[in-house]
Amino acid sequence: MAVTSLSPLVTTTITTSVSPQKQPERTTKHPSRTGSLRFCRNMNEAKQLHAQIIKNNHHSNVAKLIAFCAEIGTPESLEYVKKAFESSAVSLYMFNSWIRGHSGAGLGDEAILLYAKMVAEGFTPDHYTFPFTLSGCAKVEAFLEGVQLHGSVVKMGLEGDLFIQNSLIHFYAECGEVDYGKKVFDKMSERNVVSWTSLICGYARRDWPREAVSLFFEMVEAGIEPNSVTMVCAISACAKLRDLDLGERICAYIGQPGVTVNTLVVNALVDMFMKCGAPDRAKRLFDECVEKNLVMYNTMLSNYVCQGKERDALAILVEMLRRGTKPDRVTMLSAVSASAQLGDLSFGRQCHGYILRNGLEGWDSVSNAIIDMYTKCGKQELACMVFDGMSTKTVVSWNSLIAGFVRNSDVESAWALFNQMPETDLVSWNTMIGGLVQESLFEDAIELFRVMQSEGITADKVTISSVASACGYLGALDLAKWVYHYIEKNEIHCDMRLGTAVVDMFARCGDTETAMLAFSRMKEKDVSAWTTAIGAMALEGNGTRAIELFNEMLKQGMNPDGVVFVEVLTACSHGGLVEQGMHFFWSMKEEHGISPQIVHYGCMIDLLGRAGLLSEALDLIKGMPMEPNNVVWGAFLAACRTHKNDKMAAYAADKITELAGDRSGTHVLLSNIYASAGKWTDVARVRLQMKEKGLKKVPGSSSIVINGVIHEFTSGDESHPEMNHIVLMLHEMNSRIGDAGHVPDLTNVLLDVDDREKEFLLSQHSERLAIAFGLIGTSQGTPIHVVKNLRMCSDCHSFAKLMSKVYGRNIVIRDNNRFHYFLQGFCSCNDYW
DNA sequence: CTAGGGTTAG
Repeated sequence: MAVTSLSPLVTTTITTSVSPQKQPERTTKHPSRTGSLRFCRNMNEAKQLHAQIIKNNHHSNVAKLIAFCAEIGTPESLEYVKKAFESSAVSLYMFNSWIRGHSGAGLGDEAILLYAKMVAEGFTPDHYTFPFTLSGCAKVEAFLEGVQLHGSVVKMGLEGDLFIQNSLIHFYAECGEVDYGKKVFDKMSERNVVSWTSLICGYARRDWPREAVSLFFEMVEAGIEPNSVTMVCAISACAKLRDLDLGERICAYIGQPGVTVNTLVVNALVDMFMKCGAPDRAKRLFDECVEKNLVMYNTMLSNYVCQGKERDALAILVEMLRRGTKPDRVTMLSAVSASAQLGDLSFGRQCHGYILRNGLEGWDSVSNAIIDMYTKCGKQELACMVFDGMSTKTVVSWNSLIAGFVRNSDVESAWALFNQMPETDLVSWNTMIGGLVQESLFEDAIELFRVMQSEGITADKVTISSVASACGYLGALDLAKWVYHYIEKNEIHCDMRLGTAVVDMFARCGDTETAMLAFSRMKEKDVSAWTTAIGAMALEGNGTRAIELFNEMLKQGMNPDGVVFVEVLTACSHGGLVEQGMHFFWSMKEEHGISPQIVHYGCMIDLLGRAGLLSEALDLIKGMPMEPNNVVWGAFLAACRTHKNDKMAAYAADKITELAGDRSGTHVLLSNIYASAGKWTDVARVRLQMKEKGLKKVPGSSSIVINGVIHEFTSGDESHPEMNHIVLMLHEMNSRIGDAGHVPDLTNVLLDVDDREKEFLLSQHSERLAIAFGLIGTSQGTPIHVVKNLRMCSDCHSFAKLMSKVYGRNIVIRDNNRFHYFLQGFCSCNDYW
């Protein structure tokens, strides 16, 4: 028996071996419909039949043939039917059929043209014409034409026709105007299942799934019995809502005696269970299904792939092939995506080959998935080849290829492609802006964001997350406030990732208060959100508050990870909390089962070194379970310098030289850790460090924002338009600070030049240029905010201290380590810069 | 001759 009745007792599982009928319960749909045409299975048979129809002069059958051929929708069948149409005497009936054929084949525009032609030839549309034409309008979302048809319906007094009303509901819903559909529905004196179903489906497909489900139950209460179509709509609405409880309620209805289901309902159920977090239920239903069709396999596959369960997906694919079900484009789409996610090039290649051999490539989404797969498997050249071979490239194709270049850190190629794009969408902009941020090109990222604004494109949470990172890195507080405002004004959904990015942004701009406010406003906080808040405290050297936050996080039942400990230890170090830092370091393994990684050792060396415990630091280095890298030795070296221990400093410098050729990839590892925690600014910083290592040296660069404009200075760079003023100001600064007793610390210049030259080089350090420009460009009393990409040198540090005293200005410098608040000759870091 | 349905890339 084809139709299955679900057990009323077990509503949560469909216990009967579900063998859905092959044919849906209504048999009037699709080509094989009426008359002799029922037996036509392909064009050849239709042609033979046509010859017979012509010979016997059965004109009414020509209309049926027309509808049949049009519905096949191939170029050949359409050409054929056109000839048949033109060689026959036309009638209203024939026009109706042909319109219906085109609508059925999805050729709505043709259907609309035919309607116009029919009216022009003097035929009056009837109660068949309208549903057919409206269905075509719905397919191509031809809103204006549909509304005109509605007008004609009213004029002709056909408003009360049930079929027309139902078609109108469907049409309005498909055009995204479900409210109009609801109006038609409300006015109906008589409604049938299709009326209800059309409205339910309209809500379900147009982002009002909750309304769809409540309408379903309203319908049941009104005593109208839902059929398979209704159930499919209601179930897919639950899937959209990811609401298992509602899904269960519909399932309970379906489980009632007498209710029958078909394949489509079972497929919808499988999909719903998969999407509502009950994959086991879905799998059981799937396994119980004796005759699985292609869509059911595809449903399981695509859901597994979406949820990152590639292994389960592969098992389904294998079962499907073993049972002799031939994969189609949808199947291959999932298979290719799976190989992309697995980074499995050989499987990806096999899929690509299968697609080519079986002629499944002619679908944009398949080619795009292949491009994505090759870029993710590190074969950008192959991706480019597929891209070049595509006859119609969609925005997604371009976007995938650009994302591939970004992944390879090749922003130049990405940028070149971006500029060639015939049209862009939000994702294109997001990919490009994100790519620039990833490559530390923060100003370019913000500039591109401004271009995007001027083109009238509204950003989303992805855009703003990137912009927030760039903004935070540049320390551009005004822009940060603007971004915050932008989020509220445009009601951008602030998820955990964006929320975290905002906290980080304000923290890096030195506005701790707003950062913490934004943090407290976050509805949900995960470990990386807490990490960011703790990091904010570390940035300003507030170790005590950082520890409080960490304890609060533990109290709320969060499990700390390695990343949060980096921030906690850093905060202890910046706050000079040696004992607490030691405690947290040991508690990592003892209390939380996290083995300290090399970065944690780096933090500890920093912590001990800062406190002058140099031999303790050295002991810790020697006891490390892994080889110390140059970050560890670097921290130690800095400590030796601060505490003027030249012997140990030389030792550390030797070690660093030994490691010069180090390509151990610890940076990549660190970058990945940060990336997985969503800390994009840190990812960018690590990438910068990698560059620093790969090239000889990253030039020191400082930026300052004045009147919303970012001014960037690199040491010795004289390209700034105000350079004359700046040079004068530098002279004045040098003499006034010199008078105040500043003696340049020439050990900060690592070049073999004479002392005069060293002094000159120091005076050219980028932060001094930025401070000089800040003095010129702002009024007395305004704090000067400077952001530096590298760690400040000790000479600039003492210079800045004196500047704050002599000029009576608050100076804030954020280097790549922390904030330094210079006030009245003192610095918030207590001279451990 | 009538209307409504399940899987689909960045």
